[in-house]
Amino acid sequence: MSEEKSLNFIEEIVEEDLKNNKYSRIITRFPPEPNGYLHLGHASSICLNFGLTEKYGGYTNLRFDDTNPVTEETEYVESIKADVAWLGYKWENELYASDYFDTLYEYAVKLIKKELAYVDDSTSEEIATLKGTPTEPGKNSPYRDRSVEENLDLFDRMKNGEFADGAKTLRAKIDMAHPNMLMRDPVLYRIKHAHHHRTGDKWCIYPMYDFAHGQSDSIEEVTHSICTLEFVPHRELYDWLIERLEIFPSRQYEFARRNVSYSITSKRKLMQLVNEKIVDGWDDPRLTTISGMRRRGYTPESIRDFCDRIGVAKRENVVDMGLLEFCVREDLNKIALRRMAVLDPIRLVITNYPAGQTEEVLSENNPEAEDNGGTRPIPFSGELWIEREDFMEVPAKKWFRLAPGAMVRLKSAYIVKCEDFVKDDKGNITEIRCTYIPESKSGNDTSGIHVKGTIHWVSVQHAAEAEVKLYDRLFSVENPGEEEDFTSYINKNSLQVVNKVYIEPALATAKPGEKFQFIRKGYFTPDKTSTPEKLVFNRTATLRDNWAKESKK
RNA sequence: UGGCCUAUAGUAUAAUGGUAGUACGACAGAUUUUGGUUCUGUUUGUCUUGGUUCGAAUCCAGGUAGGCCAACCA
Repeated sequence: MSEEKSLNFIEEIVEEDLKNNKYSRIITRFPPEPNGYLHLGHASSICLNFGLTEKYGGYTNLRFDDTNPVTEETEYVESIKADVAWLGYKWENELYASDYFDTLYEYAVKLIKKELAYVDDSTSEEIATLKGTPTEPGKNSPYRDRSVEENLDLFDRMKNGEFADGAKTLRAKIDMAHPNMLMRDPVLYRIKHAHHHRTGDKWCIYPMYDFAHGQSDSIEEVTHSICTLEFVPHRELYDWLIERLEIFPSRQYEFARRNVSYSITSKRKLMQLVNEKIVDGWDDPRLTTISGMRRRGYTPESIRDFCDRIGVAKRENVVDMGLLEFCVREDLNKIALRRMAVLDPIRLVITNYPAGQTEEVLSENNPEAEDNGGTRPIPFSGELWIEREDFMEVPAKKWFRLAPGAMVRLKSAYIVKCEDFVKDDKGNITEIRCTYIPESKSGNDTSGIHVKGTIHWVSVQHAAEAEVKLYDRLFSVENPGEEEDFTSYINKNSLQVVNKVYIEPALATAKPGEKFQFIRKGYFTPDKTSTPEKLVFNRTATLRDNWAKESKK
């Protein structure tokens, strides 16, 4: 019935493995290092890893790759858990590479006993020098041939804290002439007298990524260990270690990390923006961090849909930011409550509306919902705020909003005709004067008049006020990550604060998390700082605007 | 001057030796009490040169282009 969606290359591998009974169920893991907040790139990985086990049966662990105590913090652990949960995924186990430090130590001892690892006294510089280059083979370390007993003793003393940071390392004994640089006796353990966010001061030696990640996968019996392309060369070492250690054979598969235009997904660079206060924290709504997007008003559904649409492959890519916007609009269109708000107000006076009179009009909450989402009353009166840009003194071609003599529908209320307008000394228009057509009220319009334009409005005496933040892309270039000084390509207009916006009364009780469409203006959500006393709305996305395109012609 | 990975419309991704398709974008039109939504239509592509084959985006070889690898980071 429904068209079978084609499989990505990882799904093909999984289906093949399941078909051949290599596994009865699959296990994946999402392995963030707790040294920063999650971003859109992580979302891709999360959707892939969790999506796979949801689809094929099995489970996914959340495993923190916390092998470097100097950069990792509990704050990040908490934010990562919150973000994964918000995206809608449930991990089977919450695990930490540091849970395995004892086992990892045993593994290292086993390697030493098999004469496959040795303690090296070389300095960092010496190791680098002896490593050679991609085009020249390396040379053996003078400490490479120590006896098993000596290595065992030295490694034990490393663990006991007898040596200073950097004084010694444990290295795998592989091949210093190997064409793969990672196989030239990679460092397995290094000394760091540092406080670990979980193990405290128990350890002063910490395993390197290559001696922790694959081993953790294996301990958890992860069947498909999915990572990004830059780890391709690590796979040879990953397999070598698992084979020599004779442990569960997890397998690593690599896919291309997803890049999105006009955004940055490098924890180092994100950290810089945060630390230099170029943005308002990790959850600045202009950032494509998960928390930033949440604050901006993105839904988890829209992010998952985006990840699904961009797919999984192995080639370099830069996905158009426009697709992300499409995804969020598509979701918000279905769920956002329609409200009226005037961002750049100009007064409209209805000269034939009885002075002092007020009435209520009804407006649908969401025309996309089954029953229009129900209706709400909106107070109407003879003095309204309308959008300044909805009036043109000299109308453009194909203009069908307000202009002298032109008629337009006030959304959910009456048709009005512009009779006059008022200018101040400087020539700024300060007021638009209209007459309304009493028989044209929405719902029982007997006027027989059809107008092409409909505009939004807010009654002056009933209006509430709010602050609105309009966002644009944070960077002025498509690929900021490629620039040597990416901070000089910040879009100066990426944040525009509109201090005083008039909103209809129904918006006065809006709370963070709620989603609105300000009719004709875009999708908005209350900021986390919004209070009933001071409402603050973030614009999640604009609406598509065909008039803007038309008017540029 | 080494090893590894990759190459399909503007972007992303399918086609698994047999009609190059989908989505976003762009363009045109219809509908519309949001110039929104929805609907219809149009446009643009297999990096290159050879080879294998009845038939190649797909397999093979050479080239070209891009990326990754020389942290006691992950």
